[in-house]
Parts: sequence; structure tokens; C-alpha cells
Amino acid sequence: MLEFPQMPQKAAKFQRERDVFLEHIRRLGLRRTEQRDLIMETFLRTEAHMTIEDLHDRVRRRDPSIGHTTVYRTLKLLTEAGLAREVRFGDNKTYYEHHFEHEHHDHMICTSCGLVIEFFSPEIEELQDQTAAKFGFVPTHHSLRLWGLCENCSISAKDTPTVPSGAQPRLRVVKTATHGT
Amino acid sequence: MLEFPQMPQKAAKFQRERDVFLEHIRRLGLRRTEQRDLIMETFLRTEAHMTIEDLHDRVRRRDPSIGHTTVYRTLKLLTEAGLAREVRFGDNKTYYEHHFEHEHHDHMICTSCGLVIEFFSPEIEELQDQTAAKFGFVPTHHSLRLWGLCENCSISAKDTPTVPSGAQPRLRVVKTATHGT
DNA sequence: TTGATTGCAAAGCATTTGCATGCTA
DNA sequence: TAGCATGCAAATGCTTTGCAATCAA
Repeated sequence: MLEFPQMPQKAAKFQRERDVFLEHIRRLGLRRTEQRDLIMETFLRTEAHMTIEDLHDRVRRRDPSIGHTTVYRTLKLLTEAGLAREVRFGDNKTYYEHHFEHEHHDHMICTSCGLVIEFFSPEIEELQDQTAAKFGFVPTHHSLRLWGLCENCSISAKDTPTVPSGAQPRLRVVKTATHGT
Repeated sequence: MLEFPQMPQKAAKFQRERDVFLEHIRRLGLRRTEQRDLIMETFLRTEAHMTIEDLHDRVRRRDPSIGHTTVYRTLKLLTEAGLAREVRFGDNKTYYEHHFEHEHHDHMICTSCGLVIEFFSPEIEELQDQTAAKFGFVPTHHSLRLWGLCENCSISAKDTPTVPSGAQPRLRVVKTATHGT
């Protein structure tokens, strides 16, 4: 069981997420297993975008016998249940982020350091709907990603006019900064 | 050589595109070959989003000996030269679209019939920049995709409350409808 | 003549599937 | 006890790489 000392609201949220997962499994006539519990718990306690491989590594620290197939299958269940969401940042990797009781948001990805900023703009959402309406299009969901340089990297770039560049940066930091305009 | 009877402006554009490609190849110290010419020409004359496999099929109608590897490599050159652009519509396939002298645009994808609508909204672009600026983020490029039902499919859905659904639709139509608000 | 290009086969990757064994309910 | 779950190995599907033969400049 996940423990959140001094963080009762996180513990409560985990309870709700676990209930959603167990209910999803029950509804499909599936079974609760130690592996699924461990994978769910590990996913929920990790506050970052992570790939399947990241998650598999973390899970194996607690149970080295778990295979990657089970991680794939469980992450699919978590996604179906609304606890996880797939995201892609253009580096040909599939990342997963927490989705339960998370507001919809979009992403800015720093192509220099890999920082990912989550943001939300009600104005952009509104304009998307208006634009879609002009084509008689009824949107159900969307994806907006901005690539560029984050504040730190654009300052560095100013200091060093010659862009070092070279290898693609590994996405490594996640800064959650959701707010309206 | 591509021929465009009664369409002198298309012929002229093809000239410019071919020049860009040849110049790109020359600049890199590479060589002009029949295969590259044929692939470029086939790509340029096809007015649709196409996968590598689509393009390979078309190319083979004129020269069955061309291998898929060469198509991959040439499409990479075309992309570098600014004539092609990779796009993804969420069906796990990589599509390529014409990019040369095309205005930037985004996509709406009908999840029922596969129609792809290209659109452009200066207001959305402006708001993206403003939103990025709030985070000190300097965007270089972006991707916005809206999924939902196109006009025809949302009308059909009204007539038939029970959505047939089932298999994922194959993206099959491209309607170019670029305009501002 | 030099070195880039080609097409085949094979290798890589990420993800999925088949299947015998193991384990929930 | 029935049949879902697991983990391995193998199969996919897409893309890239190694390499010998070929060809452009």
C-alpha cells in the first residue's frame, strides 16, 4: 500500500485511483493480481512522464520477476480505466502521464534540455472549437504541442551564440505548471 | 519530367521544387540518380498525404526494381530539403505531405471516415505565442491536431443514433481547406 | 577512378501474440 | 475447478544498417 506521511490528500487520491482501477478490472471480469497492484502503485507514486521501460525498471526493483509484457498489458488497463494517458513528445518514445482527476492540458517541450511544461489555455481551447465549427467539424479531443527553448536554455543560447546541439536531449524533467491566462 | 497540361503554374512550381532538391543534393556533395528523380517526381505529383508504403507502391509501377530502402532514404532527403513534411494522425502510421511553399497549417482528423482537413488560424498561432511567452518559452514549431467527426459523419451520426464503429477507419481523403478566421 | 548509391538481407526497436504453466475467485 | 494472468519466446511492423555490386561525376 502506498504511504504518504503528512500528505493525507495524496493518500485519499490514491484510494480513489485504486478504487477506479479495481472497479474497472471487476467490470471486465478480470482478476486482481500482485503484479497489477505493484505496477499500478509504482505508476501512481512516480510523479513524472515515464516510458514503459522506465516503469518496468522501477517495478523490477521490487519484483525482478515481472516481465515487460505484463507492464504493457497493465498500462493498457490503467489507460482504459482513465488513470493513465499516452503522450508523445516527438522523440519516438511513448510516455505515460497521470490522468485521473487531472485537468486537460497541453505540452511545451524544450528541444535543448528536454524540459516538459504542462499548460492550459481556455482561450486556445475556445478558438479551436470555433475554428472547428467553421468546418462543421465536431471535435472530441485534441493534441497541441509546442517545441522550442525553455527560459533557461534560451538565456544560455544568448550567452553562447554558437549552438552546441548534436545529440537529441533525453526528456528528463517535468515541470507541471497548469494555469489559465 | 512531370507534365501539367493547361496548368502552367503547377509546372512552374515543380521546376522550383526540383531545383531546390537538386541544389540540396549538390550542396551535400551527393549524386543525382534516376531513382531519386523518380521518387521525387512521384511524391510531387501525388496530391495527398501518403505513407512510405503508398509512395513505394506508386514508384514501383514505373520501376519495379526500386527497393523500399531507397524510398526511405530519398524521403529523408526531400524532408531535409523542405519539400516534404512528416505528419502523424494517431493511427501509428507516418504520413508525408507537400511542404514547399505551403503555408503552415494544422489538421482536423475525422475518426469516423478518415477525412483530413487542413486549416490555419492566425488567432490560435498568436495565442500560442502569448501563452509560451508567459512561461519564458520560445517556440520554434508546433503541432495541433483535432480529432472528432467531420460534417458528413456528424450528420450520419444524428440519423443513426447507434454508432456502427468497430475497425479503425483508414485515412483516405484529403481536403485542403486552408484559410484564416 | 573514386566514392556515393542501390537493393537485398539482416538487424534494431517497440509492441503484440502464442502458449504452457501458474494462480485468482 | 474454470479460465484468467503471467512470462518467455517468437512474431510483428516499421525503420535503419551492413555490405557487395553498381553507377554518377
